[in-house]
Order: sequence, then C-alpha cells, then structure tokens
Amino acid sequence: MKRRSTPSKTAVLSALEQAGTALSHDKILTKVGDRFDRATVYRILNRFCDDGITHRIVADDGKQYFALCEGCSHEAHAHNHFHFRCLGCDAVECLSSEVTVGLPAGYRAENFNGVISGYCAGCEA
Amino acid sequence: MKRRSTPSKTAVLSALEQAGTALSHDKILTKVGDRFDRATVYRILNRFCDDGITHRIVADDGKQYFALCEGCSHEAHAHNHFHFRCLGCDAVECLSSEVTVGLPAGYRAENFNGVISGYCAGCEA
DNA sequence: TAATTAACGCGACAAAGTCGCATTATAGTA
DNA sequence: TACTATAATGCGACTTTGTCGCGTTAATTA
Ligand SMILES: [Mn+2]
Ligand SMILES: [Mn+2]
Ligand SMILES: [Zn+2]
Ligand SMILES: [Zn+2]
Repeated sequence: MKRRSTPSKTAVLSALEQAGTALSHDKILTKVGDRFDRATVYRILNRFCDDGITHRIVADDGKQYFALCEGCSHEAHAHNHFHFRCLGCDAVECLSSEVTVGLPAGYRAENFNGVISGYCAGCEA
Repeated sequence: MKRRSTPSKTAVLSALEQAGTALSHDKILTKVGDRFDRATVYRILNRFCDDGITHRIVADDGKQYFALCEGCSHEAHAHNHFHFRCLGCDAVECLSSEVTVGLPAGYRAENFNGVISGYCAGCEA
C-alpha cells in the first residue's frame, strides 16, 4: 500500500514537471526515451491520479492527458477548470477559469471534464 | 455528395428521437436490433454530425455519444452546453446551461466538449 | 543481510473507431 | 418504366488506446 520510489516514476514525474502542460501517455513515453514499458507508464499515471499528484483529462480526441495538480489532496480534487487542446500543435493546457455548472436537483457531480479544442496563438494563421 | 435515404439511416434517426438523450454507438446498434453493420452505423453518425443533425460528445469514459441537435446548421454549431453522464445508469444527457469560457488572446475555439459525471437523481442513494 | 511486497516487463487481450473494397440500392434521368 | 451514376452498405482487416495476469525484479524496512 505504501508507494515506492522507482526510476520510472521519477522519470515520468520530471517529464511532467519539465513540460508544464498536460501530456498524453505516448508523449510521456517518448519524453522518457522509451526506457520503460508501456503498461508501467500507464500504471504510474493512474497511481499519480489516485494520489492527487496529477489529474486526468479526457480530450475530444478520446485520449487521456495528464497534468500536474496544484493543491490537490488524495481526498479532494478540485478541477473545475477547462482545458485547451490545439489542433495544430496538439498541446493540451489547463485554462485558469474556474467554472460552475448548475445540475438538476438530486444530481451529484463526481468528476468535471471540460475541453475546448481549436488553435492556439502560435498555430493560428 | 447528396445524401440518400436508407433504412439504416432512418432507423438510427428514430432511435435517437425516441431516446431523447444522447446515445453511444453500441446502444444505438442494440436499439435498432443489430440489423445493420457496425461500420455503417458509425458512418451514419459521422454524417449526422457533419450535417448538423447530431452533435458528438466525448465523455470521460473515452466513448463518443450522439445527441440530436436543436437548431444547428451544417455551418454553425452552437453547443456550449454541458452534459451529464450517470455512473449508475450510464445515461448521457444534455444540460441546459450555456457556458462561456474565456480563452487566452489569439486563441480560436473550434469545438466545445463539457461533461460532468456523477449520479443522477434516480441512481442516487 | 534477509524478508516483504510494490512495482516492473512482457504478453495477451478488449474496446472503440476507421478504412478499403466489392456489392447493393437510391435518386435522378432518358 | 428502364438505365445510369454514385451514395451507402456489409464485410473484413486494421489501428489506437488502455487494461490485466503473471512471473520476476528491486525498493523498503527490520
Ligand atoms: Mn487541468
Ligand atoms: Mn448536447
Ligand atoms: Zn498550437
Ligand atoms: Zn443514473
């Protein structure tokens, strides 16, 4: 139950820190030089999400992206912010705006997933 | 270039009309009695989205859901509303609230995808 | 140093969606 | 009504993304 420190875990973490934005599994794998197994990296990322180290974004391309959390604990994740996926450079970044959505009575929210895709300033003509 | 009317297309459309909510590909396939090919239904749904008949929701389970559009043309889709996916009954519905998200300068939005998952009133304890 | 077990590597697998190609059948025209 | 052009279908193969079981390795603690 207690987490251990391994080379793969360290490498994935620093890849995310260095990037500053959200990364997909395969981007991370490339960034760490394909030194580790696919499944291992998936498991590391899932553990990071469980532990409140990263949050998972499911983008409109159907893929998962992972971004470092800022001030989230294992118990309480607060990620009511949007993400932007650039159709040009494929980058996914967290937007600052916090959003509140009204739910019908009796509904209980468990997870928030907001993604806007388009073109970032650099990729815009 | 011109669309034709076929039994499969009609069946998929009425399945969506009858449901009233968003449906996944496999739910639709079941609803039409598995009378048509998987690929055919996928193609019909993609055409519906191209033509502004349905809009596509990519939920946080990574799957695509399709819901009938209300007042969308081929050119202009306006779907800045959220969707709710129930973790209990697996239903995906459109929420009424229109949302505006501020983007960084120079960014251009192309698609909006907002999903909140949790438990609906019926599935809540 | 030895024991415990979290994490890894490998392989198989599943689900979701796409695509090429030969065939069918819809819609428009003669 | 018969003919034609081509949109749409069915089938199969394929890709991508992600998970899981299992035997092995290695991080932690005593
Ligand atoms: Mn984020
Ligand atoms: Mn909707
Ligand atoms: Zn870009
Ligand atoms: Zn429900």
